[in-house]
Amino acid sequence: MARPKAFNEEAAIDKAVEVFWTKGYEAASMQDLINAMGIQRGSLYNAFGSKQQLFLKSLQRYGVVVVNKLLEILESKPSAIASIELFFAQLVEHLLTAGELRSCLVTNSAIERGLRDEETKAQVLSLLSSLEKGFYNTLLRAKENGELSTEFDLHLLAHYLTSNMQGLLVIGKVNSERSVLEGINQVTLSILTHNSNRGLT
Amino acid sequence: MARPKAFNEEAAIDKAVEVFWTKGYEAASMQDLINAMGIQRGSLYNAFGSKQQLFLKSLQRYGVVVVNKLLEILESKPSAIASIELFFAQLVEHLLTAGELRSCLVTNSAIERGLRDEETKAQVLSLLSSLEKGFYNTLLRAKENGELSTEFDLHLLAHYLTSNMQGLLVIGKVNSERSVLEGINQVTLSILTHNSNRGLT
DNA sequence: ATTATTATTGACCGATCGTTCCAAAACTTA
DNA sequence: TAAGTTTTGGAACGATCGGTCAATAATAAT
Repeated sequence: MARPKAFNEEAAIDKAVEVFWTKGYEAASMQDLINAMGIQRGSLYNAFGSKQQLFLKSLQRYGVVVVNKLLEILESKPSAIASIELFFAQLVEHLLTAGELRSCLVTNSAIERGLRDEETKAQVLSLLSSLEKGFYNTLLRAKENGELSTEFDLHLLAHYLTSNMQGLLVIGKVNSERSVLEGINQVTLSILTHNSNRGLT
Repeated sequence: MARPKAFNEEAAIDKAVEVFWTKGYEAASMQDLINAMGIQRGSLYNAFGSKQQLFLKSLQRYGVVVVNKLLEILESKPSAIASIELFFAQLVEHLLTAGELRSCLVTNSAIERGLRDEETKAQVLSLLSSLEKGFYNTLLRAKENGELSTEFDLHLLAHYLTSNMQGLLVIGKVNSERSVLEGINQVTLSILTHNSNRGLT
């Protein structure tokens, strides 16, 4: 009953995600987005309303694509602990190879928009919560597998892992030394295995 | 031999720090800075050159004032471990009470400017390094005091604490639940005391 | 074929961006 | 007091910002 869209909305959002991911919210101009998404100004506003709304959609899409892919890692191995170790190892690989996509849109959004926009803050909290739930479920699996001491407060540990993940992403934004990033992970995760090589030598 | 400056340069920079700290680099306009610093456009450019240079000076000043004050906490108590615990407790207090100054200019700069400006990146690395050195010295003191097992790699632990600090600051930007932030610290620091209440119950 | 509805296009909007410039003002030295 | 030097104030710059709009195009339903 009307003219159909000439562009794939999801593909366009994926391009917007890349722009916000690399430039951040403020530094990404509508012109940048128009160029990357390959649609015209009017179409963009017609489809998405405003920069702010496009950003929220991009953040949501980032959650569906990137965060969910990360969460899959936590279920990728029979050993729950090994899955968590792989998760953090993959973060390091990302930081060392992703170029200008280094770091994480969730982290960036928390820092740049967390205090300025309630909707963004809510979405960031939701994404952090899904990460924390992923950790929690994996820790539960570890406990059931007998890989983890029964005395841990798993919710606390899950928050701890989520926070550590964010810290690693901040450090990795300016420090590209593999040994440093892997060293941090080593200490972080030593708490799970609590053999005496925490902090190592 | 010439007209003297009508404003205190250091006081003006302190105001600029507040603006960048609150708004970030991109969202802080020169007009914002002019208003906050209480000087005119021409004077600002005459004294500081450009937004970028003013930002770098602000970041440096932040290091001198805020980061150094943080580092002092690490030497505030006879017990090195207690000093580190106080350090992280103070971070939580800051996050819960600082309002729009919540979070940390170092974190913000790493995220927003780390990939886009080499000078900022270098300054961030330098500030992170001074934090890490502070942790290292305190851990060394702990070891000498007999508060810490001798088997730890202190450099690794110092990097770990620096990363954890950054993670906490990211989480604290969107999550204001004291129990969550304190819980993260509890797990983070349990590694130092390595009694069995890591992760607690 | 006509009508209704929506998408596209690109010119255009006022506001604001960071920056420049210069006359006027204020001070020191001679 | 005159000369020399730097700061100040604020008008002005071109560029870009996010956003709007009306004409046009494309489709589906009648």
